[in-house]
Amino acid sequence: MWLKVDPRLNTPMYLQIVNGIKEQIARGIWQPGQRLLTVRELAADISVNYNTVAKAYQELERENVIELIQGRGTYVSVLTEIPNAIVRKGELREAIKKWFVEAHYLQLSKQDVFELFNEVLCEWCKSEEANRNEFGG
Amino acid sequence: MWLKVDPRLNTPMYLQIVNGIKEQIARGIWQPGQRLLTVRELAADISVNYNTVAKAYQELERENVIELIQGRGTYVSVLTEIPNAIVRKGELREAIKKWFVEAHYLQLSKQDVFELFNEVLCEWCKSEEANRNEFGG
Amino acid sequence: MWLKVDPRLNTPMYLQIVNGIKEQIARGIWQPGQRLLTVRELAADISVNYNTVAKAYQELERENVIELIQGRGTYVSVLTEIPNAIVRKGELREAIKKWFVEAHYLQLSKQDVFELFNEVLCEWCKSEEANRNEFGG
Amino acid sequence: MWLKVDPRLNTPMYLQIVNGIKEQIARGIWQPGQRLLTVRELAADISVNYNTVAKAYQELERENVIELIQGRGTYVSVLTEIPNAIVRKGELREAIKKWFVEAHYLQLSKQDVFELFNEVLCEWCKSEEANRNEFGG
DNA sequence: GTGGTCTAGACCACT
DNA sequence: GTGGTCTAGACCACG
Repeated sequence: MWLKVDPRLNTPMYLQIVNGIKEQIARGIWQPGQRLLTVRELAADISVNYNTVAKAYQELERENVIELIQGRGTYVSVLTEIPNAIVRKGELREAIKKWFVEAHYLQLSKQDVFELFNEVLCEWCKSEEANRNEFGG
Repeated sequence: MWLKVDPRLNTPMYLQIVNGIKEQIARGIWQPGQRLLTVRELAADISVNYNTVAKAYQELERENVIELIQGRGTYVSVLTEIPNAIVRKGELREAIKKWFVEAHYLQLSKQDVFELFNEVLCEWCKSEEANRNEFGG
Repeated sequence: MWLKVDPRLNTPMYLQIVNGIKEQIARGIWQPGQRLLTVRELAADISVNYNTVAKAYQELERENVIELIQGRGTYVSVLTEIPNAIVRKGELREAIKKWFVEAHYLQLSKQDVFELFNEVLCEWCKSEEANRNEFGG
Repeated sequence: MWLKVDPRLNTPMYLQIVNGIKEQIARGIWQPGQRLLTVRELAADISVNYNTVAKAYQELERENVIELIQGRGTYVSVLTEIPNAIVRKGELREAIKKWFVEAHYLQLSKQDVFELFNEVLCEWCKSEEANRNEFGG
């Protein structure tokens, strides 16, 4: 499982793991129902303390991203209901606003902003495509 | 000075102040060279300790957003050079990727994200316009 | 950890700590990657408040001299890139000019300044050597 | 009187004036016994408050650099005795040591350090020469 | 037990 | 009255 974590970053390691796994699932690298690495395996894989990975998995379960089943393992959830959808959409909005503030201080024009957005969008779509072909084909 | 800070949020209060002021300046509510509230005034205004505001102002100075002058007050900087431009542009890219991850869990399509992006962009442009008319007209 | 701070000096204590640690690292007393004293330990050691040391450490992190890691401790950075190299080299020049001014008022000749410079340089090289032998041998 | 002061710098304005005048005298731009600008003149010249210049002149008098004579004006002192010579020589030494620390973080070699020193030395000697010819010839 | 934040209140240097 | 520093002590999040 490819996943990079850096203890020196400001974001705590357990959140780096959370974000990393969420991103991989969102990209389609892990399909709903599929079995993930065990806590111990992942901990060994990325050279991180067992407790840190355990905390990350608990957080992922709290967000309904994965399901921890005693004695069986960890599985990617099947998306059904979306908890706190309105709150979270508001946060997304805030994040975008904050992003514009940063862009302003980098003296990016509206044009630049648009291009950056499109670039990342394209890159994302391609990786989704790739994973669809690999798993779904 | 309108500025809301919430001690219950995860982001520390001094950073909320930093972000709030950066946003106001980016929107043109405060013009370069203009004098901001004093540390004590702002602290009283938003019911926060003097030191917390001082820390926020020092962080803003570090980012070249404002200038703290002993015995005189605090002034909005004139934007000139942009330190760490490359690093920070990379962070902007990362931020966009995170939106897509979040959007996936909100079952928003790429289209939805794009519309949200445009919405915030429009709202931003309007507020910029408004401030330009007020100060520059 | 030998480090003297004097509250009576004009330079604030947190900066005395910053300078002291920078000097020790520059001399090779602390090697890259090595763990420093914790904030609380150093504070107790030099009889200074926790917050003062914390401020010093944060300033050192800002200058890429050390790395603060949540819940783990503080580590000496591995030197890589040098931010603001041009600006800071200019400051070095300014500093030398100030020596000559001061020397003039101490009625020291250019020759005297040069000798003083050499003296300090030699002393510096010796201490570097000593630390290299101790750690690298 | 050419003298640049910047309120945004960390060094207080009155000290910038002090240092500037000391440098000019050390370079020989002002000769011992010569009459300096009045406080009011200098204040007007460099667009600074009267009190700030007054404070600078008082500091200069305290250091025996100039002499304020009631109703007559301000004159460059004739260097005679050197107060605190030992202490100040120690401070100069400290300054040089601190300078090496900075140079280390800029990854300057001993060679670089030497060249920088020589460069500034040459530039200084030339300017001294120039002033000697102008005033002393 | 690590660093990070916040408060309350004091004192200092600068303009 | 401006910003800057320092203390003492508390609480939190992280590993």
